[in-house]
Amino acid sequence: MNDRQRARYQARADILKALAHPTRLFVVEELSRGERCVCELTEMVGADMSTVSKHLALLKRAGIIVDDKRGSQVFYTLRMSCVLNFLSCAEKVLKADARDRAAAAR
Amino acid sequence: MNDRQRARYQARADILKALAHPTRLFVVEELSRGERCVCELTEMVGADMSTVSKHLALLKRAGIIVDDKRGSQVFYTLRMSCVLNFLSCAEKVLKADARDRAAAAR
DNA sequence: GCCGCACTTGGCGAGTTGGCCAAGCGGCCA
DNA sequence: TGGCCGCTTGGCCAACTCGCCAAGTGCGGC
Repeated sequence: MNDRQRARYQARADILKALAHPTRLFVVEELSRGERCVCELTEMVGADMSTVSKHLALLKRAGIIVDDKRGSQVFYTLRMSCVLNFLSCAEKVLKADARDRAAAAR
Repeated sequence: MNDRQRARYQARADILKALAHPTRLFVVEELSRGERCVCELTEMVGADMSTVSKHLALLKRAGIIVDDKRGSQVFYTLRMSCVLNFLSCAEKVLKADARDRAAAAR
């Protein structure tokens, strides 16, 4: 694995890393239903607004969501909706594991 | 977000986290071409064998790959090949970013 | 049995992440 | 213009990650 290759994999890993957090997955799924302001997301997540804001900044830097300032509010929108496909695969992994554990227990 | 929901998102996040590392992405892609033993992967990655072994253990625990001990060697195989779809989406994100940056610079 | 090989595990240091608190910043209304 | 509101940023600490080294395990050949 040379430097060029490593950089390519690093770039992809950064995107996955941006999604690899329960709060951020929740936000992505919620944004898939339409735009939301920080205050709405904060309430849904149930954490400090500063914490949510940092998660949003991270997702934005990764290019997954975009922000739109309107007056004193900031609305976020999902930009790369294909990330939702990740979740269906993750679900498959979980289901396969559950099946295997059940089979092993039997 | 209640505890039950949080657990669901946590489980998904764990799978994404398992993939969110350049070395592990490389391994996954390599295994998509067929089974490989630890020594082969170690050489390709160019890191210590103990390091590679830990990455493999992590991917295995996440349910993404499976191992098959044969004599003194251990061969790993991709179990959830759908994770490859992740990469095509990651690529899309990167392309979109490159395009936007080019547009902004213009 | 014992050595060597392939691999895993434990441990350590350096760097990163995630949460809250507190402070800062910009828009809006009185 | 002063103060509130929505949001972001900086600081801090605890927890986690990643890499290497060293030690341990288990199979196979001599």
